[in-house]
Amino acid sequence: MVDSGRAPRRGRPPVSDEQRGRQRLDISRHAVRLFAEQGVAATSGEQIARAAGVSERTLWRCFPTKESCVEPLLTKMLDAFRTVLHAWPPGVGLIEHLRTAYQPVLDSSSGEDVEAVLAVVRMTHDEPALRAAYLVLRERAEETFTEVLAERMGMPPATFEVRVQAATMNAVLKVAADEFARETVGRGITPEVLKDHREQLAHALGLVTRRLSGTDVG
Amino acid sequence: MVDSGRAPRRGRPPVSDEQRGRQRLDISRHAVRLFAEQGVAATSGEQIARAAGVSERTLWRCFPTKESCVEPLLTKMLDAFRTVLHAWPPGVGLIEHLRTAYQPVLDSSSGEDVEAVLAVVRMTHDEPALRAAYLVLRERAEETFTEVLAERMGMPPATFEVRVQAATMNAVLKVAADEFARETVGRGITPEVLKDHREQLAHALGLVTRRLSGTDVG
DNA sequence: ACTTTAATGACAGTTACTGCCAACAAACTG
DNA sequence: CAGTTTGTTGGCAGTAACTGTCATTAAAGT
Repeated sequence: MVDSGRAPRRGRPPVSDEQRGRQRLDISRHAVRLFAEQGVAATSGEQIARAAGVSERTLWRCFPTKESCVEPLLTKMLDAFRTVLHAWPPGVGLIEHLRTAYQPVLDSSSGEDVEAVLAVVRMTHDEPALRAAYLVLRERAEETFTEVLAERMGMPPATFEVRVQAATMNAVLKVAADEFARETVGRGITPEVLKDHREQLAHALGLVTRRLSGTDVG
Repeated sequence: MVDSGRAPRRGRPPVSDEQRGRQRLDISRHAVRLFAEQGVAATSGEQIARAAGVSERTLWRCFPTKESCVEPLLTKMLDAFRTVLHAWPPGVGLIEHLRTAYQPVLDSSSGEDVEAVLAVVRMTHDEPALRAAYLVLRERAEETFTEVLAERMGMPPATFEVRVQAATMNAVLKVAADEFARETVGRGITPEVLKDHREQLAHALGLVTRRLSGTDVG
């Protein structure tokens, strides 16, 4: 309907979304490293910008607050779950699907990023500003859950029941992620704790989701 | 064990917690009013302090950020639920208890405060900083739920299952509060929407809490 | 009155961010 | 190639949210 692309495009084209994403992710990694090394409060925006090799001005153009610099990395982690959720085949229960398909570390990315993410999750318990950013982030991810669940339950996404299920799922994920971060603190990420994590998540979701088993949902 | 009160107390005594609370609540009311009138970004700390009749310095001593000024008011709302939860008698299911005992507006406080709280909840959808403060606040309230549920389920509060149930309950409460704020936007708080809210909350909690019915819990 | 302890207010200082504009980069046009 | 157009970046000044410090005042006891 709109005549998109019809205008013969003059001047420099805007950078692609992927490139933007890469830049943000790059900054995010440096920021998280600095946060972990010296604490959030002791890390200045100027420092982050220098480490990432950009000017402070562009840093603030990419992120509204310095705490939000953790977003791209954390989003990668949440994406692991989102992917699995999207791949949830009809007819099979959510819990059993998770048990077979959810491998949080492998899908998400390189091991270093995973460690960094876990470090952030641990930091959120002591740094209030970071906790706030973390919670906002998780809530944004809830939207995705809402969409998937809405389709699953055959209701519009804005439905109260759908939102309740999505919020519930999100809450369970948060506690499970927290527990996972706690248990991997000393040792690295062994296949054991990974399995425990998946099992714990599946178990917990089984506790609170009645209507999402395979038999209930058309 | 400690020789508390043994030292014959010299000098001016520190102000009581109630008085502190009153001061914070007073500031909170002014802050919320200003936020609602002109938006969060357009309201400065100096303005809040002037409206509340204190110096800016003491404002920052009471609240770490200007968004956190909404805390005392919002906490009052959450307290309404906490009270009901604490009054939850053994042997009776949580849902039926809520259906009979939960009257969010009446317990909490004066009608003006309730309207202010709802205004804040609505504002959180457009003001990111406010949303962050709101989410942090709600998560702090989760601790209380954890304690009550832990006692109920006969487990230590740090247990994974207890935390899952508490987080779930918290998530449901959030969605319900959100819906309540949305439905009361034009009209005031009629007994009708109030009843709908209670019913909706009870229904939603029934959906996601299996183990908290009267028969399941000893 | 004098001491002691706690709260407040005033003021300077830091820093997270914002607006603004000049400089530069990447496309197309002649 | 220069010239134009459009988008991105960087520098610099400014604002406002806080923080540290200290003098002043308030509320108690002796």
